[in-house]
Amino acid sequence: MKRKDDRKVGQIFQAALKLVVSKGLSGITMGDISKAAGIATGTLYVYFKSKDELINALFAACRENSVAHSFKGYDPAQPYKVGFKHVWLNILRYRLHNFEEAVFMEQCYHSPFITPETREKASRLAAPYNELLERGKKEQLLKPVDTGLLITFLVGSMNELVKQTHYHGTTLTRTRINTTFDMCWDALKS
Amino acid sequence: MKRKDDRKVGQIFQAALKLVVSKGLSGITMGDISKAAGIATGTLYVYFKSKDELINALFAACRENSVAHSFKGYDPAQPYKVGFKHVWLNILRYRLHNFEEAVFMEQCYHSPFITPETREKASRLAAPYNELLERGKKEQLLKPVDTGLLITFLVGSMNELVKQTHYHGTTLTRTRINTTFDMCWDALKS
Amino acid sequence: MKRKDDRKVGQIFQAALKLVVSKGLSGITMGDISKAAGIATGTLYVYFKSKDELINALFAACRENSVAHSFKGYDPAQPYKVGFKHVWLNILRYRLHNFEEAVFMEQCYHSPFITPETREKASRLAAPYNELLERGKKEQLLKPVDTGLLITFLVGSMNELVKQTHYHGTTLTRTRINTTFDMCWDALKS
Amino acid sequence: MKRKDDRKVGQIFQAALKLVVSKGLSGITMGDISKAAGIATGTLYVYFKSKDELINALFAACRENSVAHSFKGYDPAQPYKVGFKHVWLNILRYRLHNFEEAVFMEQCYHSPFITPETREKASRLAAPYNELLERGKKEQLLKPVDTGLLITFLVGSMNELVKQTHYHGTTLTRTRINTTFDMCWDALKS
DNA sequence: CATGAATGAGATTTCATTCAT
DNA sequence: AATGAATGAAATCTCATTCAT
Repeated sequence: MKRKDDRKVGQIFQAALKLVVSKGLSGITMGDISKAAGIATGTLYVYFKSKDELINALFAACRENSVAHSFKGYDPAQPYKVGFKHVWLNILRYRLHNFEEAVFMEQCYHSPFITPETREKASRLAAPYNELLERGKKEQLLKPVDTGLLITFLVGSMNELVKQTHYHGTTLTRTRINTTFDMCWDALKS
Repeated sequence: MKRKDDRKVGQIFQAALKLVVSKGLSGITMGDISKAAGIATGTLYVYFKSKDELINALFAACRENSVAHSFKGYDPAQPYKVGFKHVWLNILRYRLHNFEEAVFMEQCYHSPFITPETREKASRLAAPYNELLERGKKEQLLKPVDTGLLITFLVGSMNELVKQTHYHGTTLTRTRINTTFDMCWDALKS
Repeated sequence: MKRKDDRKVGQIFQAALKLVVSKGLSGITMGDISKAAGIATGTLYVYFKSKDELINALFAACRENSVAHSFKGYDPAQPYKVGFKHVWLNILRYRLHNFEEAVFMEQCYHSPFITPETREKASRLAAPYNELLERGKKEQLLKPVDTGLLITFLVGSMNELVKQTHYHGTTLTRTRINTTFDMCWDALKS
Repeated sequence: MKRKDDRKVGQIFQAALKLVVSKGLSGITMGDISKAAGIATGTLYVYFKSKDELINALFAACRENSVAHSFKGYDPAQPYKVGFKHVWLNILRYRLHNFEEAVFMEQCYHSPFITPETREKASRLAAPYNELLERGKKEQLLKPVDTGLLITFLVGSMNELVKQTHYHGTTLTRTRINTTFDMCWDALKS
């Protein structure tokens, strides 16, 4: 992706995300995206040389954004559970406020659009999460099981919670958030 | 005359599911499906009057299948946790053995294919799960929180576990299964 | 066309005619025809070996019917104008009561369905009309112009009259009929 | 950017008309039209969003053209019969030179293509003809009968004449034209 | 004979991409 | 760089015809 006008790339990404939520990854066309972004179809090709590249770039951008936000304000000096909850809340908030990204990522998971390279690049970004959970196990606060399994639980429950919240219009009160966190913690704690 | 062959619908469904896993929902065409099902493209239209209808029918069938399997062998007379684990294992096994269906369902969720009617029909099938969790709350074995939240944990963690297992080729040993069940139970138990 | 069941051929013809009026010659399919005739699609091919043959057979049948009715009750011994009006009325009545046939014939005129053979067979049936007009010229009652031109006038005005009557729901009173006949006669009379 | 070329619509219309004459309305395909117009099939959809819309637009255009030509050079100040013959000749000439349009219109009449809106729009354009005949009745030159009936004769005889001329290769000599006009006038005059 | 499911060629339509302006 | 008309390959869908029952 070239660097002609970064605002335009943002418009394109926003347009694509909105469309994926409403029409699904399989339903969006370059025409739709350009229209929603307020530019001409041909202009898309100034920024991305194909639909594939556009989707991959968006996937990578979402992933980076998401990880970056997760650890904002995380202070390793704090007690483990405090830091863990901080990250957990970061993730929750990020996904709720950027629901479109979450949907897009899920749709991408089984699509032929995402290349192995992009996929691998994404999984490399998971390192900080691994470290966080390893630390918990080292401090004997988390169950001494495979880290992958712990992440699975963390991610899976979070994903579903965000979807539920979004679709059923449940407002996430402080109490509900705490309840949910407690459930997650109960699952992971040793 | 040639009689409409009921097995043919099954072949079509199998073909479509296989293709969604390998090429994504956006990648499958009626031509691909018919070829994979070993019939002529036109024949698809004998059974479904459009691609839309085919996808909706498959979606509904998957959902029904899945629910039906979940409660196979479930005996309400047994102690709660025993029955709960039985259902949990049913779901896990079903999803692992029918991974294609899970992928398909996920891809469908945000697609323009699934009509509101299909969606509603699907959600009506969730009733048995609700009842199972309500019973747990009544027996004071599960946390006295919103049933939706309990299901969220159940489903979310399971989904992610299945995906992980499938993609990372982890073999689900008896131990690993029990560990995972314990995490789930810990999250839900009061 | 074979002779399996003449009533069935009639049903097929009726169905085809009805459909041509409502959907046009270009809009009818063998499926439509069979459904409207209350038989299976395959059965059509017992009676006609192709769609082309069906259309041609129907065309020929309509044409024969129409000519046969035109001269019913015509008595050459009567004075010319009386006989002429008799035929004119026959044609008018026939077309009004068999409007579907008229529409079908018109649609066929410029269609590639009708083969040259069918077309020629049809024009051979025009002989009686020619004779009728020749006689009028011989008796010096009609204008001494090309017979084709006279027929053109006769047919053209009749066609349009029938369409008008049918579509605008005008009821053809005896007076209106007489007025119309007079106009036609005025055009042709010497 | 490439500018939409207004002549392209004309090319498309010409191509469609030519094809309807040679293959009938049921025989033309979007592929044929585009090929005959010298453009890619997809380009047709830049100008018309479906085959239906193309046919309707062509129908409307033909109708407008035809009416516009009919009154070219008509001067209400001239004696009635002179003006009437002028219009009559205009129509005749137009139909002979634009035979394809006439065929197309006829085929369209009973086709599922033409929408009620298009049909109504077309009939509204008949007003000038009505006025012309009303004037003739007011001047007591035409029979005091329903205007619709007068138009019926005018149009019906003309249509058939044009068809005859076209198909039987009769050359329309000045004499033949005058003869025909006289027949028409005799039919209508009081 | 009658049936209607099955076929596949061909029709309509879509859409990623290119290109002239 | 930006535009959107033009393209044509590929997708969806239709339908005359065949064929197994």
